[in-house]
Amino acid sequence: MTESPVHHEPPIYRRIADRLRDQILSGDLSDGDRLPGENAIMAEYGIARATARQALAVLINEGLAVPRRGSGVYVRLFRPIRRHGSRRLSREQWGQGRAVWDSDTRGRSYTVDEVRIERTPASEHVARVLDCDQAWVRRRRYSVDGRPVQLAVSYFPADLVEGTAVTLPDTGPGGVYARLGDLGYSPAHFTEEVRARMPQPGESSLLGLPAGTPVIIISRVAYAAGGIPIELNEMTLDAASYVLQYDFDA
Amino acid sequence: MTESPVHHEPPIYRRIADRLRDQILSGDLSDGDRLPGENAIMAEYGIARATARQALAVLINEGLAVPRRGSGVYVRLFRPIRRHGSRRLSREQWGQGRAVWDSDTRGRSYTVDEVRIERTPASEHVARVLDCDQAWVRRRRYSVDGRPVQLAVSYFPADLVEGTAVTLPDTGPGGVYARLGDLGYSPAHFTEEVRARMPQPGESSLLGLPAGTPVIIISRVAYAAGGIPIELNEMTLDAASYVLQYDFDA
DNA sequence: GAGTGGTCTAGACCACATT
DNA sequence: ATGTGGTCTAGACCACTCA
Repeated sequence: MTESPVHHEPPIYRRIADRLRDQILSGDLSDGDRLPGENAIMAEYGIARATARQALAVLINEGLAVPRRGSGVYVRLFRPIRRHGSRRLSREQWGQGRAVWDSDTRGRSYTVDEVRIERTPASEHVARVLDCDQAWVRRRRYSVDGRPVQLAVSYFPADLVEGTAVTLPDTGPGGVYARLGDLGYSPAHFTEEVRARMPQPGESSLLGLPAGTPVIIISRVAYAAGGIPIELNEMTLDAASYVLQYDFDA
Repeated sequence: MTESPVHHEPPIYRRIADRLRDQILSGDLSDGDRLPGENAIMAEYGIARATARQALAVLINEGLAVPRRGSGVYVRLFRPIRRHGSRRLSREQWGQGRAVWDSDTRGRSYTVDEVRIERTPASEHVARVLDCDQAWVRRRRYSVDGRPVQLAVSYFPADLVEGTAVTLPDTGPGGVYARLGDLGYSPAHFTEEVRARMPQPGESSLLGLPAGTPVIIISRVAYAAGGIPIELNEMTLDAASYVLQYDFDA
């Protein structure tokens, strides 16, 4: 028996996807350009519908292309927000009555909606981090230039913030950190945990994410002097809309 | 004409995927368990092959499941490495002859391979960051418990490191940062930019990533005293294998 | 050898967008 | 009205895994 050294070429749909990807990455096809449609690909390569679709699905799942029903498949566009991990939370920010978010958006317009505030029993995870049984929870969604980019959920120890503006939709100048300062619990230290994964359906729809877009999960704990935890903030960011920046010394 | 208020139920493949996702997220199916195969799904729902595949593709592209040829589709397992953004780069680390990586792995075994070192003309981006025309480039791949988890490429100004151990495979105790210290350019400050996106094919194969796994891109610049840039390090991490941690004060 | 996932064909009907 | 992507059927052959 002769062993033929099979070359194992990649399947057709991969080769088509590779070819289109090259055109995108080389700038041959650029932001917003229309890719060849399913019919065009079928004709050009003489293949079946499903195979052409498969090729396009590769690029869509890589986040390089976005399908528009009844119109075509288009090269995706990016313009991330730069989020400064430390500067944005410096004392000067909220000390001067400015919202933390002003630091990120740098002139671009942003809105907050889907705000929900409630008092609930702390989940196991929240109870462990904040060392409390009951928590006030603030949920909201941030949009920049009309596009949703972040979901955020903040937890506060209920005993600490009960009856303060932290439990109200409008937290006043400087936001919740200024209010916590009023209570004698100014944030002194933060830890952020950063993860990335594919979104779950609820996250996808709230953020309006096309397929192939991961989310960045930031879990931040704020501590007052003495290491007292005062806030747990779980953020879900559209990864295509963000660059996180951290500065630190050796 | 009567407008019937169509309810728009999600398509079958979505409903199947949703059902399986629930079982995974609820722990009903847990790490490493086998999902129902294509044939089982076809039979259970009375649908065609392609539709059953489509349902499984959803979970695979969400990073929740991993297909194994000839065997089945399995629930994916996680156990991330915790990477401390600041502690790991403290002066004590490399000052004591310990590699930065020892801080991350905490006892787990790790290996480095695919090492390539060369001197090249600096790309536009590298030239802008490091302010130089020629750069020494160190590429390598890190694996933990036998699985590749990170690709890294470091750039150094060629004039600065020419003829030092920075250009050799073995950089000696304390690694490149200790060597830069020997030259009078100890790292004093770092900035890290963090992004997340879907991997490109080369990254996928070098990291052995299953579909549905994003990568985290960390772009770090090290500065010596006086703000002199001495290293640009571009890292590509398997997002499923990492949690990044950053600590900072208000 | 039986079962599994990977690739592919050749049709079909639908909702939607654009012209 | 035409073309687009979205969903689905009913087959087929292959490479691979596992018992």
